[in-house]
Amino acid sequence: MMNPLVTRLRTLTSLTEDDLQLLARACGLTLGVAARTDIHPEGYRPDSLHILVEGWAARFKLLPDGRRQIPAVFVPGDVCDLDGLLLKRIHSGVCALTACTVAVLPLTQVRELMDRSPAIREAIWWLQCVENAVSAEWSIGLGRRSADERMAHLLCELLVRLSTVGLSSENRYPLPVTQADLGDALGLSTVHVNRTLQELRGRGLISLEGRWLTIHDYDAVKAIAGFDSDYLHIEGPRPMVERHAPARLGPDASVEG
Amino acid sequence: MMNPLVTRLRTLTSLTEDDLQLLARACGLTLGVAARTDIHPEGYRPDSLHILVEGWAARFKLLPDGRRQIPAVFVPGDVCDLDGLLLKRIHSGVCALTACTVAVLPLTQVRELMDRSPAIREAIWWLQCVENAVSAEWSIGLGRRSADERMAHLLCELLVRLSTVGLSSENRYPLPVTQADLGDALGLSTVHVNRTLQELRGRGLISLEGRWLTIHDYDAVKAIAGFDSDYLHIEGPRPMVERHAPARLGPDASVEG
DNA sequence: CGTGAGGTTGAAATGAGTCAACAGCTGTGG
DNA sequence: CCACAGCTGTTGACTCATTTCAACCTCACG
Repeated sequence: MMNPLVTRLRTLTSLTEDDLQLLARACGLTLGVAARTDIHPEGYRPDSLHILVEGWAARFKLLPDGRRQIPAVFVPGDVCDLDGLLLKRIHSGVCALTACTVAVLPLTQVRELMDRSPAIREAIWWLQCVENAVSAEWSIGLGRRSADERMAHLLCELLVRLSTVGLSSENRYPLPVTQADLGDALGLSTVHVNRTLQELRGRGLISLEGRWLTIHDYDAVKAIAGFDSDYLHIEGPRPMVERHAPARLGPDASVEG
Repeated sequence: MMNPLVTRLRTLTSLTEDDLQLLARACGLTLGVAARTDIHPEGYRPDSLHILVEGWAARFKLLPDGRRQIPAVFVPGDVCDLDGLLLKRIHSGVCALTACTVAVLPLTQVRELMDRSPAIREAIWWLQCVENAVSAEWSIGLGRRSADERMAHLLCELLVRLSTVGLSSENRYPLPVTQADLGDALGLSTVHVNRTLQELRGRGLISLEGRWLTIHDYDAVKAIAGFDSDYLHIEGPRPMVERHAPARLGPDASVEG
C-alpha cells in the first residue's frame, strides 16, 4: 500500500527514487481524523503540512450567517494546506468529509526536506501551481456555468484526479460526500444539487448507487461540462532544476518517460 | 517613480536592500501594452514573467460560447503569471484592461535571481500563496454572496490592495474598468452590475465619477461585504529562510515578532 | 458630424433558492 | 429486538434574484 502522493509525484514529476523515498519516509507519521471534523480550523497558524493519505477532505470558508463555500476538495495524494509553508495564517479551514488518514509533516521537517532536495522543493511548489490552476477553473464554473455544467465538470475532474492516484477505473469511483457538500463546492443549494443529479441520471449519463458514481457516457458528460483535463496538468511540471546525474545505469537506460 | 512590486515587497517582506535592488534592476526592461489586448493568450507556453508596473490587467477564461470569467485582477505591483515558473502551459489568458506597462522578466533570469537569493525565491513563492488566498476568497463570493455583497467586497479589496502600493488615499481610487469587466470578475451580467452600483450610489455609500471611485462610508460597505482584509496578508509572510545576519545590532534586537 | 463603446432603463423570462413535508436508512440505547 | 432520533435524499409549490432582450442615451473621438 503506497502513499498516494508519492504515486502521483512518481508519475508526474521526475523526482529520483531517492527523493521519493525521502518523501515517503517523511509521511510515516499518520493521524486518523473522524468524518465531519476539522483537520484544521479557519484562521489556523500552521505548524505542519497535512497530506491526505486516505479519505476525502475539503477546504472551506464560512460566512457569519452559516453559508459555506468549498473552494477546493482534496482526495488522497493532495496536500491540504500548502500555503501553510509561507503564510502566517490560513484563513480557510480544512475539514474531513469522510474519515481520513492524514500524514502530518512538521514544517521544520518540510523545510529540511526542501533544503536537502531542491527537486522536492519544486515538486511542492508545482503542486501549488496546479492547485491554483484548478482554482481558476472552478472560478469560471461558479461565475459562468449553469448548474448542470458545473456538476458535470466536477464529476469529470474527480474522475481524472482519482485516476492519477489509482482510485478510479472504468469511469467509476466512490463519491463519499453528501449532496450538501457538493452544493457547497458548486455554489448551489442542496435541493438543486439533488435535481441536477437526477437530471443527469434521468438522461442515463451517470448513476449513483451506494455512494459509488459511474459515468456511463463520459463523452456526453464531458460535452455538457466543456471539460478539458489540461488544467489539471497531468503531464507534470516543466523541467527546472538540473538533476544530479543518477547512479550510472546502462547506456541511457532511462526507466520512465 | 518606483517599481510598485518593489514598494510592496519592501513593506511586506524582509528582503534586504540588496535583494530589492536586484529585483528593481531586473524589472528594467518594460513593455507598453495597449488596452484590450492580451498580455498573453490562453494556452500560453510561458517564457517570461510579466510584472504589472502601470495599469490594470486581468486573468481570464473564455467559454466557447463567449461567456468570460475573470478569476483575478491585477494592479500595479502584481505578477500576472506566477504559475509560469513551474507550469508548462498556462490555460488562462491575461489581458490588459487599460493601457499597461509591464516588466518582462525572462524565466532564465528569474531562475538566476532565485538561485542567487533564496529570499527572493521565497518572496515570489509567497506572492503566489497570497494569490491563492485571494482566489479562495473570491470563490466564496462567486458561490455564496449576493450581487451587492460581491460588489462591496471587491471594492473593499481593491481599496486595500491599491493602498499597499500607494495608489489610493482617502478611500478613493481610480477604477478604470468597464462594467462588463466588473461583471466578468463578479460572475454577474453587465446590466446587473449597473443596477448594483446604482443601489450602492443611491444609498450614498459610494460614488463613481470619471472612473474614480470614492467610498463615502467604508464601514457600511465593509459591513455589507463582510470584508476582513486579513486574507490579503498585508502583514507579510512568515519568516522562513535564515537571513544572512544583518550588520550586528544590539544583543538580540529583534525587529519584529 | 457620424460612429461606436460604454452606460442606463424597463419589461419579461427563468434558473435557482427557499420552505416544508416526507421517505429511507443507520446507529443507538433501552 | 424494537423504537426512536437524526442525517441524507427526495419531492412539490412558491418566490425571488438575476438574466435576457431591446431600446435609448451620452460622450469621446476621428
